[in-house]
Amino acid sequence: MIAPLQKNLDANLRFGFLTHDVSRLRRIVVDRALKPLGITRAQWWVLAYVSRREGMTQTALAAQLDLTKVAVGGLVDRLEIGGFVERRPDKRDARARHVFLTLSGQKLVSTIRDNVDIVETKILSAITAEQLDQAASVLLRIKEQLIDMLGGDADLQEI
Amino acid sequence: MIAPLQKNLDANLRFGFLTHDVSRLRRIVVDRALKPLGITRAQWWVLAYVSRREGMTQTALAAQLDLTKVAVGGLVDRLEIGGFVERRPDKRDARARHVFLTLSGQKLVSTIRDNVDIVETKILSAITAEQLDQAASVLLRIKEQLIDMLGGDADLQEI
DNA sequence: GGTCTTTAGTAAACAAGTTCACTAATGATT
DNA sequence: AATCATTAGTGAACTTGTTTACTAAAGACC
Repeated sequence: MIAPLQKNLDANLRFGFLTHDVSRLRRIVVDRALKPLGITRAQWWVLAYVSRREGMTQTALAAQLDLTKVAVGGLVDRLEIGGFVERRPDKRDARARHVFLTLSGQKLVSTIRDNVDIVETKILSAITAEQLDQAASVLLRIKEQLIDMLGGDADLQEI
Repeated sequence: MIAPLQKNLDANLRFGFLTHDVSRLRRIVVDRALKPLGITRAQWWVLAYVSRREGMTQTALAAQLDLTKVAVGGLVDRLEIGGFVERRPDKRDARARHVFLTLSGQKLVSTIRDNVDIVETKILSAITAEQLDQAASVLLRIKEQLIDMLGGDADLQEI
């Protein structure tokens, strides 16, 4: 009888779909909240990190955001064109460029932050704190397992 | 004192990050398992659905995969170039085109399926069935809440 | 039969990400 | 000081996704 094993595999797959769905739907909901504010989620993510610590280099930003330098370069390009962010050269290292918010960037960040907080809270409104904690601990264990599975390769050990 | 409220918001945000991280890491792990097989995750997703029910139109595929017709068109283009899939015209409806696996596509699907199953199972190996069930039920409730939040707009009610 | 709307698919332009290859500046090492 | 490796950032080419606009076939309705 292979029934129990099969059932297990199904449960595993269903769980995979579920995390995928939740992540995807969260993305859609946040996107929708962001759209009227004239910014994309990826750009918002950059703004949020820059506002948390201004003057980071693009490489530092890439490490924080877990993106490649190239991707960050493009995002900062678009944010600079939009006037939300400004690149300033490093005085000691001619290669590096530090990213700062402009005034309009600062304003945008605070209005967006409020909206996003409201959405995040609403998403989890049907869940109690204990349930959240339990689910979080399971997800954390899965995350650790995933990191473990990636750990064999040198590049990704810092995730 | 705003401490408890603040704490709650933090937990919410942390949970958001966690689901995002797990989903992202799963993606990376699956990508890595797929890479040596010469196919991308998006293309694999299409193949999996086609193999489950051959002969779907691109529009039907788009609905199943929750993508736009345009995105599916591009994916099928590349899969067709790769020789894994084949478009056949509908005899009664000159607009529609049905998607079938080629022989090499069928072979690819079964070898990939084995690999992916192994990876999925390994990802959840550190979790007991009960823990998985509990976490799944929480995620499901979050998913329903998200669908609810999207439900206001007609287009997305079928998610 | 002749409009009128819907539907299937594609095209073009964009955002976001990747990898690979490059420039140019820095830093280390002899 | 000269070389050599590393680091910061960009450029080009690609995949994947979006939206908007289009073609052309089907279907509905008078």
